[in-house]
Amino acid sequence: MLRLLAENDSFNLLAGIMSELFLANLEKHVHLEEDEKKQVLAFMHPKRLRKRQYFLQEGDVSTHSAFVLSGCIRTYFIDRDGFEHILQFAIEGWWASDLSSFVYQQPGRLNIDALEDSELLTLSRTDQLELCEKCPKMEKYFRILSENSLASHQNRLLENLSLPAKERYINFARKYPLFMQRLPQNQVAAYLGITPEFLSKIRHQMATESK
Amino acid sequence: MLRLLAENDSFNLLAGIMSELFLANLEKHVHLEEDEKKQVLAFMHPKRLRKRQYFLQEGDVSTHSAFVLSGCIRTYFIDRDGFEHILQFAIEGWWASDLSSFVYQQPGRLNIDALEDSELLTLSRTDQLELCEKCPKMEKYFRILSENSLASHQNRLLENLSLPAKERYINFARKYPLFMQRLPQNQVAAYLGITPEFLSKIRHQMATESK
DNA sequence: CGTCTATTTGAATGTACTCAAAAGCGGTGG
DNA sequence: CCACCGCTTTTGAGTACATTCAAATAGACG
Repeated sequence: MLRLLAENDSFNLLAGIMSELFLANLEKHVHLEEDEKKQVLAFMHPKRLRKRQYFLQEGDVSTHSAFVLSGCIRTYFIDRDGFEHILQFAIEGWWASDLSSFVYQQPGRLNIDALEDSELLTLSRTDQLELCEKCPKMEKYFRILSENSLASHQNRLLENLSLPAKERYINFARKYPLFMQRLPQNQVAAYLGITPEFLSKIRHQMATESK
Repeated sequence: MLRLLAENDSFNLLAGIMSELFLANLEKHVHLEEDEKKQVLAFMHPKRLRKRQYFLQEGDVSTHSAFVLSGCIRTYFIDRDGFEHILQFAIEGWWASDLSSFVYQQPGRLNIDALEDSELLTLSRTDQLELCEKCPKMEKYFRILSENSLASHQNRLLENLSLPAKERYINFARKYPLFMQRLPQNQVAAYLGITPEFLSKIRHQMATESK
């Protein structure tokens, strides 16, 4: 019990420090006054996930979005044959949610869970909207986030439509070297839209032909 | 010359009437006062496209977004083998742009052209941002647009990752019956990410097995 | 009507998947 | 510290979904 409290304390302390990361992310897009920062932070709730722990499960309403302070989480979809398809990985500095469930506040089809022990700052949809009403800069911030996310989704869709698996893999490795370092290969395969077996063969092929 | 003027006049008149469609779209998401509506409309520029005419070409900076009043336009990408991949169709009531080029104001890889004679209302990025500054409701409107668009892109990505071509076709037909009616089959194929030949075979198969 | 483009059809091919089994690797408990 | 268990990765043979290429047919438009 004592240990548990100590853990929580240190986490709250940590969250305080780490929320610098969140504020830095905000400031990349909008300039906030000190009191505005405090106001925004007041809406953010720290949350901890252990590896393999769900943040959101299929069928749930995505009440909260998550900003990752540390660790790594993934947003994915399970098709009717039981295969996982990963929409997004999120490490330090990334947001994650089941966007359509979050926006429309209806049960969604996506799962979000932790690939590593992770620390999050979460924000509920109602708080987000309130924040947007109160503070136009935050409306702007979320508009920019959506725009950026949309641009990268478009790009990914184009790659999926126009490139074979091998080149999608090469692009992924080049674009997200940090992800490559810490993700197991089968997770990368689930992101690229191929089987782990096939990714293994692609890598084998690349290794042999580069000799 | 007289005819040309007459045509332009009638278009301006038409644009005046048709912009009702645009205002209705705005009001679906935010509530505007009369003077705000006028202010917004002042930023929108009518533009006409003939069938096959470009609105945007690969390599250009997407200075303007387009809201479609009538007709049909498509946003697409040409891969290095010369194949077209369609990101989005836009008919009456839809927006279209090369979003990443528009947002970052850098040369883009997408083309936009008209599949039918079309009437548009266009909005420049600078005007959009000015509008957002002046009028928080418009910031909200564009945030909502981005959110919606993002949600549907996510959905499409999931379908592409998890479903075979036949089912993607069935879903498309169910989701966008209006598009099915007016689009040539090869355009639908370019949207679904398959060859026109294969789409033809899918349709043949569906026709024979439903007997 | 003739031309140009879109659609259909068929045979051969290729990319990626399935299934099965082996090898590698990491964590956990004895 | 080593042995074992579960999970990830590799490897191989057979298969399936989708493409390529070619040619015939159908439709649209001037």
